[in-house]
Amino acid sequence: MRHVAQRAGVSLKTVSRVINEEASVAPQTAERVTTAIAELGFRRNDLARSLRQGSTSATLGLVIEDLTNPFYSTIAQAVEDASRPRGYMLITGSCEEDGERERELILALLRRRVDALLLVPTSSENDHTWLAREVGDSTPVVFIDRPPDGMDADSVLVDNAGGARAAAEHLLAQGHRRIACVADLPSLFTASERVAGFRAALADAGVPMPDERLRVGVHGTADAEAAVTELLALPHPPTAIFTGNNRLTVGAVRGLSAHGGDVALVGFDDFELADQLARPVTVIRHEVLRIGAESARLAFRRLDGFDGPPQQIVVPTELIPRGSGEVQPSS
Amino acid sequence: MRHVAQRAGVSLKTVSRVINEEASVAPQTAERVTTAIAELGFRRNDLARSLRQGSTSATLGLVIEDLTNPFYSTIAQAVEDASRPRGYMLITGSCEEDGERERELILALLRRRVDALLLVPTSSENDHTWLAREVGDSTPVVFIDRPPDGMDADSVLVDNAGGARAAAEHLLAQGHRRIACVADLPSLFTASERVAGFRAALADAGVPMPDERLRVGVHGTADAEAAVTELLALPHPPTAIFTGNNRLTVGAVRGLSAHGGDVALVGFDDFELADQLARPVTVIRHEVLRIGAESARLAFRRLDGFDGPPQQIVVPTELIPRGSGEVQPSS
DNA sequence: TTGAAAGCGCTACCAA
DNA sequence: TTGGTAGCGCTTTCAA
Repeated sequence: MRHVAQRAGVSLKTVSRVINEEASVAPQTAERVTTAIAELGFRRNDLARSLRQGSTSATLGLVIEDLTNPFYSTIAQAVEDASRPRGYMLITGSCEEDGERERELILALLRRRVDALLLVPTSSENDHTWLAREVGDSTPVVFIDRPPDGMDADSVLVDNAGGARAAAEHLLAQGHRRIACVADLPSLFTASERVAGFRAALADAGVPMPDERLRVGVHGTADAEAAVTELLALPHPPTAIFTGNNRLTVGAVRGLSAHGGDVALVGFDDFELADQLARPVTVIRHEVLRIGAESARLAFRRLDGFDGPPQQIVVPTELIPRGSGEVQPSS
Repeated sequence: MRHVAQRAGVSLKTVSRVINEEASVAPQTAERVTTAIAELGFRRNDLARSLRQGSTSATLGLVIEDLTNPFYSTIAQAVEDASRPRGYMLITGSCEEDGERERELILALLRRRVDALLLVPTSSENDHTWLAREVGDSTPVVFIDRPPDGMDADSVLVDNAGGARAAAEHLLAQGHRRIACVADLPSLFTASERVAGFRAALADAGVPMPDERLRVGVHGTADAEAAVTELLALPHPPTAIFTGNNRLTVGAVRGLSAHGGDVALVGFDDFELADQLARPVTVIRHEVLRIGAESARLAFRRLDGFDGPPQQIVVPTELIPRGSGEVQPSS
């Protein structure tokens, strides 16, 4: 910038004014500066700009589990879409369910002075009291998919219990009475909420849910496939299965297709090609893009100065019948 | 940091030394500084650090088409995985096939002084002469999935022609002679390469490929579904179809499943659940994670000082038979 | 309309 | 082992 000023024969400040399109620069002067910029291939250093301007770096930090899971990459896309029109960029980090890594990622983002932090907290370490201490109220934090624990913050959740209840009621309505539930680690908020909603619906209908049909702590597709296989081998196998998330549903699809029977299946989370499988899968759908969009909205609202109490947004769910959930009980 | 120095009763420089774990600080002094840091909740400002240190911001910039496409999000994940151990973070931007947006994203990343730029160039504007001017040889650039045009740079490509040729030869081996090809916009490097490889294989076998069976410029799943539907309505419909990428394959699956016939299908790119569809899909697979990993490797090699000529890495492909590609011609 | 000087938070360099 | 000073590239403040 100094070079530009020299070449244009003006002061640093004038160059700054031209770059930032401030008013009150004589057209002639501006012209000279613009020419010098072009000739020198000058490009503003946004790092220095951020430093001088104080807090804002026009950057959002997003911490998720894993970009290869469509659920998270869709959220990332939605947050980015909301950031672009405001001139913000997005730094993304995956912590892959490792609490320590999450912590390091967050600290790295804060050191880079991101303006806000969007966070899918790891299941392993829910307590974010330390984060509250770290950020004080200087950096807005939004919790995604799981509620804040140990601190006050905005959050965007899915209607986990409601969706799971809808799944249960749907299967009950088909006449199923031996219904199994395959869910992720109980430490995972979404998993426990969904199990709770599911069980509540069965209880309301007076339908028992013995332990042998409740498989919690199942993690990943391979594990889910194994769990389903075991369920089918029970003396009184379930006539219907509910799976608690998209990964588990994929595993169940594999397990059921290997088995060849006609066990009903309803899965939480929609996924591409669910309707094109050998047995199209009935799912509990929710708008993932909206989760990301709402998260970004909450963050920007804080950046715009809003200082009200933390808000919690709950994204609704919807049951999409595709066949696998409409199978009648066979025995 | 000044406050920390005051509280610990030492100089700025000493605090800096402690933070950066430089040697030559008396344990006692370090202790006092550490305590002060903890008490004040001090956190280093990496923006200022980067500014002072000159070029490096410990950040990589990644520009892709669209995070919701598993192909790109997998690349992003791989690049991030390679960055973490070196302490680099990743800023990702999606340009969604818009050349102008790509340009703006790249400029924004350069203004933030990313250390290297990893880029899936848009199909619409291949010429990156302007980029060569912008970066000079200060910022390494790696082109992903499509070769550099208008500048010298490292690149990581897939063996497009070879994979497409393998698909064609596989279908020919099943006895197919009326084979259709559904491909993306010809301006897309990968699309034209795959079409070329496919046609070359048919030509080598003396099998004709009339225009009516060559559908280029097909973009997205809906468009692909329509194209397949039209192909099936031809007076002499194809007995086999090759689709040029994962999106087109998904569309073709829908088109074929609505049709109900037994037309063979081979798709370029593997995708989850391809083996669980009503008709498991034979695909040309390649290691997407490796594409991202190699890209990061090339970038870091430049950052480590390597100054040799641009390198081009070609990731191999492999045909995975799953059923849809092994259907015999029906007529 | 333009410029000079100070300073954002940090590290490099040299001196003690 | 420790400290002082200068300066990264920009913007802010105030003065001309």
